[in-house]
Amino acid sequence: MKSPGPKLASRALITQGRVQSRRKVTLKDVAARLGVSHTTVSNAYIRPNQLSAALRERIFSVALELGYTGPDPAAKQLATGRAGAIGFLFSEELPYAFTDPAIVSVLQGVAESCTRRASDLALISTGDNLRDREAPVSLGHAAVDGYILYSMAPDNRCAIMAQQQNVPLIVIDQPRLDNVSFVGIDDCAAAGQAAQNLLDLGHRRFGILSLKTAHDDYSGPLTPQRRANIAHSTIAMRLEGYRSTLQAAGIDPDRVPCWEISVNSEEAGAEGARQLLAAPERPTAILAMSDRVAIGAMQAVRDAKLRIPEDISVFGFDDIPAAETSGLSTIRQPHIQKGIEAARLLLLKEARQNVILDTQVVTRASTGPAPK
Amino acid sequence: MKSPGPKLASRALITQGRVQSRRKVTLKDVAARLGVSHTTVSNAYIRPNQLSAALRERIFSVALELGYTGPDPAAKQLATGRAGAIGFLFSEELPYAFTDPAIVSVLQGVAESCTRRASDLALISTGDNLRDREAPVSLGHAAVDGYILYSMAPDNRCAIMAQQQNVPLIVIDQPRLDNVSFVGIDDCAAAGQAAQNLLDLGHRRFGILSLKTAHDDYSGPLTPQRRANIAHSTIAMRLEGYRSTLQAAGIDPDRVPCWEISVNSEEAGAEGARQLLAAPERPTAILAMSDRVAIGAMQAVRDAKLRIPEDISVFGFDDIPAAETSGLSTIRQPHIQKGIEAARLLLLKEARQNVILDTQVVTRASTGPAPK
DNA sequence: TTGTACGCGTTATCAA
DNA sequence: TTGATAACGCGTACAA
Repeated sequence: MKSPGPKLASRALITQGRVQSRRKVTLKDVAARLGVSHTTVSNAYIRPNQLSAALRERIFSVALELGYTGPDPAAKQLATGRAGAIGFLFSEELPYAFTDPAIVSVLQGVAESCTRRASDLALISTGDNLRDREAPVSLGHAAVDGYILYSMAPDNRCAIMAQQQNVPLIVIDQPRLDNVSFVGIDDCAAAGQAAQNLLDLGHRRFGILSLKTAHDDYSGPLTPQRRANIAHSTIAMRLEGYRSTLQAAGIDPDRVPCWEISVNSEEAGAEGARQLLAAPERPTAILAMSDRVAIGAMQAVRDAKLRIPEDISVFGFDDIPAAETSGLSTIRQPHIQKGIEAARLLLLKEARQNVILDTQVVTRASTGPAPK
Repeated sequence: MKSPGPKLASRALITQGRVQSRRKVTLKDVAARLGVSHTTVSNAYIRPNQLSAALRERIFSVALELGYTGPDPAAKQLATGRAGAIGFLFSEELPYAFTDPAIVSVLQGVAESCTRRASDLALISTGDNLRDREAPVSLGHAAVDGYILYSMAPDNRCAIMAQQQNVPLIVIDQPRLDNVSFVGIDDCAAAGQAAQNLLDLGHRRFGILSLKTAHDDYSGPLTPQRRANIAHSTIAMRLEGYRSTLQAAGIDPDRVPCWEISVNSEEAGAEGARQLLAAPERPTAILAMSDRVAIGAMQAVRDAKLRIPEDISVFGFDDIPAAETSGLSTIRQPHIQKGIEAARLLLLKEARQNVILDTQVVTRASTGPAPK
């Protein structure tokens, strides 16, 4: 590299017997080629009015010729402190974000706000990270200006670390944090409406399908002990909504069978429903904490040669797109809006605030009057 | 900052009359606090066996106390040249990635490979970027180790720039690039199978619903001129597959009505179907280039009081989840596998290769014997 | 096992 | 309008 001279960018250097990919083209190369300082080249990209239009043109044309594709993002970020991207943090495995219709909708909303604000979006999976206590947790490798924490357990170490770090934070659904903006719904009231809707239809024998309450992979009856130690507040709130509403109607919630499933999927919902149906006093109404679980439950009910809603009513939670095609009665929550609001709050650096969005009861063919 | 001394991380500095958010905690702060060099702290994170376990423990505990959350990603990347993330580049608006079931599935596959290789995933929308020719295009702000180009037009400036840059690249679907690995399907053969399937059912009068062929927002009959200048090779291939198969069966493809729609959506598919149905010789079979379009078309057919498949057969392309619930016959392509393969090739830095995945004809209730 | 010195590519400050 | 110089935070030979 002693005499650079005119050099085409598409060349690879052969050095010391092995092919070495060419050195990255930098600001400096462009500057050297033109005989100007590298500051001037930088200005050409960032402050167009700090130099003559003619020079700017020449700079861009040389850049093109040399294969310079603009300031290196990492270097730029190191110098400015800004990343131009936000991180979406969640505790499931990465692919899950594209499997669960509810998250996909939230992400759609986040993406809308990102587009409007010219920000990129990085998806970061943290995992449960409760084991490996010794390994220092990192918030992914991603360089971002702030994080959206999506429905994470309060004891998730990444969530804790995110708070320690001095970056902007927004929480969706959970956990509730001091000094951190929150976007969510009133889970307790919404679940209560679901239960009330079935009560109004005359149902008295209920079964509940709960989502996971702890970090184990437990699947089985929700014991009182487990109920007292629910890690996710949304789950706790929904359960509380179901129970208090039933109790107000004179039903002892402790005698309502409740099956906890370890993963939010149709299969798990079907399994849970089979368990509830096998109870001595078969329920006439099933309250499920998610639509996916509810849809699985519907399938299990039909497989058991029972009719919906004549024999059994099923009520979901979420109103994902599949709920409509399945004819599932459910609680609609504004997933997209959640994402829009969260990203907006984050990107606009709004002051701390709680945004509680409205939910809505949606009745379809999966619920009907209690039998007999 | 003359005498740092013991300083709590949760303090904010008040300087020159205004609140200034505290300086970021760095490796150096942790090192200074312990009286060791910053290299040692760095080693604690990167090379655990380069220092005593006891010291490592002390370092982590001081880090926790000071609120140090690990090496700054930007600085780390600048120093190592690695980002720990890959970029997924596509030309629609960012939210579209969560709207289109096909992309969502591809992303699920990408995410699976990312998880396995401990890489993050950044979504980057480039837009059509054909206007604004003067503004220097950038590949988003994201700092990534490589890009997956998803179904982009060959003349997309970001795609061109990505090639100039010296970063690893993988293309899904299009464009075919020299020296760049490719993951996709045989669109021509697959489309041909769709057409053949309908021919075998006795159909002779066809209508085609084409996806957009150019960068305008044109919606209308696909003129011969437009057909000769299709920007997206997948579209061109599918059309060629339809046409050549029909021609081989003695049908003049130039006389087969073909309606081009500008956006891949159910609504646009419905509108296109209405146009085809209004033709003097109403088709008995509609070939749609995507399931979303096909599902919209099915709705339009039913709205026109025509029966599926007795009066009209509809054949889709993609086999998205909704195709099954809609009973749509279609071409199944392995979306998830596409993503898995592309990310795997990228992360493993495999040598250039073409991966052509298998497709499959899936017949459901939307197709049947030709009427009469 | 620990520390010194330098480089990574850019932006920002300030003087020319 | 342009250019020299100093950060930005970290990784890593190399030396101690």
